[in-house]
Amino acid sequence: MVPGFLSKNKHIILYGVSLAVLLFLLKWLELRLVIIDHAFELYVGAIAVLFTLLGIWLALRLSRPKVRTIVVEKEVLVQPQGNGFELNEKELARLAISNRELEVLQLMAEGLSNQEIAARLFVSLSTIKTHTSRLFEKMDVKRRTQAVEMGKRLHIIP
Amino acid sequence: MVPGFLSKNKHIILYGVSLAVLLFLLKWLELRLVIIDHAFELYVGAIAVLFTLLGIWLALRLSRPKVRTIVVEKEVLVQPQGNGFELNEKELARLAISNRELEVLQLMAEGLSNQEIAARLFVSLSTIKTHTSRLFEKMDVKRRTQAVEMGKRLHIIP
DNA sequence: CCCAAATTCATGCTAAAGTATGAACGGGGA
DNA sequence: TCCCCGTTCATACTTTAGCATGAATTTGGG
Repeated sequence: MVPGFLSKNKHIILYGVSLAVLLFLLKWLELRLVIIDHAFELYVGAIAVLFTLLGIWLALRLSRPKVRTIVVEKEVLVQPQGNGFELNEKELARLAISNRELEVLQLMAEGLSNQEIAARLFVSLSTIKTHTSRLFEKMDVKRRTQAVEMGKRLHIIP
Repeated sequence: MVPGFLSKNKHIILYGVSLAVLLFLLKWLELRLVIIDHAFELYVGAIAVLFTLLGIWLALRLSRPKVRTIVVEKEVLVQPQGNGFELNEKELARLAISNRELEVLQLMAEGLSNQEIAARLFVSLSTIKTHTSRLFEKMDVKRRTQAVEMGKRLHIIP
């Protein structure tokens, strides 16, 4: 920036630098004296600092990370259907419903009339009427619709 | 176990114990000499150990714990049952079933007679008969049991 | 072999369901 | 305003469901 600056102030700069170096040396010597005077304490302090750092390093290095296991419940819709119908034998036994009566109940649940059920089972209409009456009595209902309802609710029919 | 064991071997035991104490004292003195001889090293070593422990303690205390989060997806079976009934609006619209007719169909599915449905809805038996007839016509069935069956199958009723 | 239960069938009757037809009323959209 | 649709009701009739009762036949187990 200023080309002739160094040559013009050579003496002043030299003096300043010399002074600075001298002051630096004095300070350095002072520091050395302090170090020499308190060599033991400084040594111990250095050891303390170093081994503290070592301890920190060891801890960070060797401490196994805390594993926090988070269980996320993932909802999975499952079709329990798959024609999963189990006949409730207990209710069937409790109500004392016979095989034939169960057959009639099943056909009834399909929406067949007594006449159609009779044709399906190769018996007369009277027989079906008897069966249905007994069914209603055993199941404690008054109508075929109620019988079907009850049957489904008790898992007697699908 | 053996009651007279102590009294019988009193002298032997006394001798053994004396020997052991003597040996222990010797060892202790030896240890003291070692300690005195190497006092500085031991001091520094103790400092090192202590500050290492301090470092470890500081690290464990102040460093935020490394948390490795493991997400485990646990499949949970969900019953789509839980009163999960969605009315099938499409089928309802396709069959052009009115609100009132749907009400009648629902009560029919509960096993009520026409008379009971009429009482429940505060209308006459004739009205219910009209509704049921229209229902059977629209659903293309012949009996109430079939209507209920069809309704459940088409998800029009629960 | 015998008995109880299950299955079958019939007859007569009542109640309920279902069909057919007509009509009145009210709300909302063309 | 008029008309369509939903809702309501009635009457008359047919069909089906359900009840009561009795009885014949079969069947499985003690």
